[in-house]
Amino acid sequence: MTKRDQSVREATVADVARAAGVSKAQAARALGGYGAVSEQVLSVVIAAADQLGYRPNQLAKSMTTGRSNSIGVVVGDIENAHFGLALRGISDEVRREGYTVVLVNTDEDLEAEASAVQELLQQRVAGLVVAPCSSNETTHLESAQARGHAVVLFDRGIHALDFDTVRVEFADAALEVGRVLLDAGHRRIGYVSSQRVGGSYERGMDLGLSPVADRVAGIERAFAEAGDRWDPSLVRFNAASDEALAAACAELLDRPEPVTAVVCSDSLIALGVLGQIKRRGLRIPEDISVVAYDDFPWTELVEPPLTVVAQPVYDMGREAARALLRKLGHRVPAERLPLRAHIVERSSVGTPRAQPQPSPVR
Amino acid sequence: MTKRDQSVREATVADVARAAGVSKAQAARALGGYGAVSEQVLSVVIAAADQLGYRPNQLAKSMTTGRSNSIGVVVGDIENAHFGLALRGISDEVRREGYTVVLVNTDEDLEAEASAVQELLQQRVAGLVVAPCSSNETTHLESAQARGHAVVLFDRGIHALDFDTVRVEFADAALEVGRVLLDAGHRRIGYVSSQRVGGSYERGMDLGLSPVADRVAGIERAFAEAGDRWDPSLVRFNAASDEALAAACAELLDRPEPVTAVVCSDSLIALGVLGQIKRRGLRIPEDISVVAYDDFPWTELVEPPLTVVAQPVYDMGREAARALLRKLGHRVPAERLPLRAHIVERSSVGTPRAQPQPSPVR
DNA sequence: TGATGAGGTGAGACCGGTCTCAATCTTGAG
DNA sequence: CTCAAGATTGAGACCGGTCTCACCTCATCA
Repeated sequence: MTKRDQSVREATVADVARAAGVSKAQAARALGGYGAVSEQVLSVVIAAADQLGYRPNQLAKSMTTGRSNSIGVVVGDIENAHFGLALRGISDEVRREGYTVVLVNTDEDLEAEASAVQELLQQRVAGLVVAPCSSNETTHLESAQARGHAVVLFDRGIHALDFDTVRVEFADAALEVGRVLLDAGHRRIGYVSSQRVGGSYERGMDLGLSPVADRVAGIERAFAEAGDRWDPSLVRFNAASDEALAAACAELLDRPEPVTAVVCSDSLIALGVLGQIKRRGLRIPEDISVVAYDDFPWTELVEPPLTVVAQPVYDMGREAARALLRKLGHRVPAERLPLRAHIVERSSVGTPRAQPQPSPVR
Repeated sequence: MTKRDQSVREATVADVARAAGVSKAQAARALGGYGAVSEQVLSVVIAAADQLGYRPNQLAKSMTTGRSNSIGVVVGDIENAHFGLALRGISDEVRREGYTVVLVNTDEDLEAEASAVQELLQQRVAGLVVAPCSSNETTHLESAQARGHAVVLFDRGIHALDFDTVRVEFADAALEVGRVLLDAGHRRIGYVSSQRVGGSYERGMDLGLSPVADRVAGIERAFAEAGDRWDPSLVRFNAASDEALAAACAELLDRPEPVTAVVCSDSLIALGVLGQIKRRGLRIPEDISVVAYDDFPWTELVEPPLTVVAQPVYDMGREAARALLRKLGHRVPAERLPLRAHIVERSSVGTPRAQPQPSPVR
């Protein structure tokens, strides 16, 4: 109905040229600001253009030049503030060079991701920024890159070689999390993540190039430093839904020897875990200690304020965008933003309440 | 550098046609699934196509048909979970009809909004979903619509006539907020919003067609019901930055007769106000009551759990998308999602501490 | 048996830009 | 004053699809 059809047809270069009494080529040059154009022609064309309300057709432009002015961004969950913030970083950076962002949400679903990539390439975006949902099944990304498309990964890496990947450095912070907890006297430390993993966690298991892998490894390292080992059965994955998360919490909190501390892999998990803890009437940090990844404002406002690992999410987005722009041949400031996570100690970690100590440490 | 150029040129219909030994027109028909094509030709073309790894060029398609498969979404702040959620709703709904989303963030800046609209139209998006940042300065939107483009507004309305607008119904909930507070005995009620308004608030001031207007009106109505009037100096706008928000809180909390309750216009404001309250060592609800708009998970986890106004943000997004799809001539389920806000009473509203009551009520 | 029409096909115009190429027009140097 | 370099210009091809139109082949019907 509300189709413009012929009715309100947009003015084209040809229209402008006709109105200005010059050739299409000259009008295009004047409008596009390329080639040689006399003052004369320039002014008369400009006049005709805004007389007709001419707006360049970006589609046509992209088609002829082969250069597109949009980039594709693929994330698992925009609703998650983590990605919201990263997206903001990407968008801000990329706009500066005149690109717009085509966004696709995949619900962390591999197939959706693959078809998103496909779709974006069909739209001939200039490049792709992707937070891959799997480290292993990545043929869609590899083939995209193989076909010569500019691809940058962020937040998570994949095993395939040769991918530009922008990630936050978690090794130090994760080790620190382990140390803080261990120093406070915790030994039964739970870890909850929404990452999809087949089967249950085992030491040395391949978790892909995800931040989760680094975070788990950090705690394991802290245990090793302390001459101890972390019970792998306390690492719970696949807590993507409310039910799964509740189940994971149940397994950690309702066992004969419940965990004395929980590390939450992201803010969504933290929200869920906090809810579960509250439901059980447990107090933080007297009954249970909590550490969460991602330092969003609300983490400071809960009672008690949460000890968290802050990460430069916005900067990660910007840096990913810059990496893509570089691939696209743009001159982008060389200095890279440092992407290091750091722990922010607040009040959600305490000493575990005295309880029949299990085996370790004498 | 990583330019595909000629090197890995994408296969085109012409290439496929050549490989299949048929005319370009036939190949196009087979590939595009239109017109009459024999089984014979169909199979040989399909074979040639995936032999060559043919991917249709969406750009070219859009150009020739004049139909685009992307829609533009313009919001003030993606980082804000409110818009993140709405965007999710829009995206989910629109995908179903095969559209992708081109997102532009405006930082609630009018000029940015205008140029975003411009840019998106140049990209020839099929339609626009916009959360306008001003109710008055809307020539960019009006002219877009006048030129025959499909435009749907959401979250906020504008004064210009004839715009499809999808908004949550706040009248009842806002009145209820006023009543709850008034019933609890509050008279000095502060309201904090990030909305940009010139000058300070006065009764009957035009706040545009924003949800904020409804929310303020609701409280005013509750006051009227109680035979009282709301002191307009307690309504603070323009709290967009941390500093501005701090200043607004200072004006409300540090006056001789500080407010006994604060209504926060959105979750970002709530975060800030809670921080300010905490900084002053005030207790909720003993020293001050708080009501916040937007029921995000964290509002239930702070101490005490916040009384909030829940609103169907995701559904609002979906409904906005549907409205646009309808304009675009798609058949979309007729039943509209109900978009009504409702109050969720938790524990952040209490009776104001006894203090020299001001003038009202006996 | 010839007219009718549906199904299948290819040639080529078209969408709205960019860009190459050759023609024309200015210059300034010699 | 002559000539070549450089500026300005227009014609038309091109990008990769869609779509119209004319034409061809059969099967069907009278």
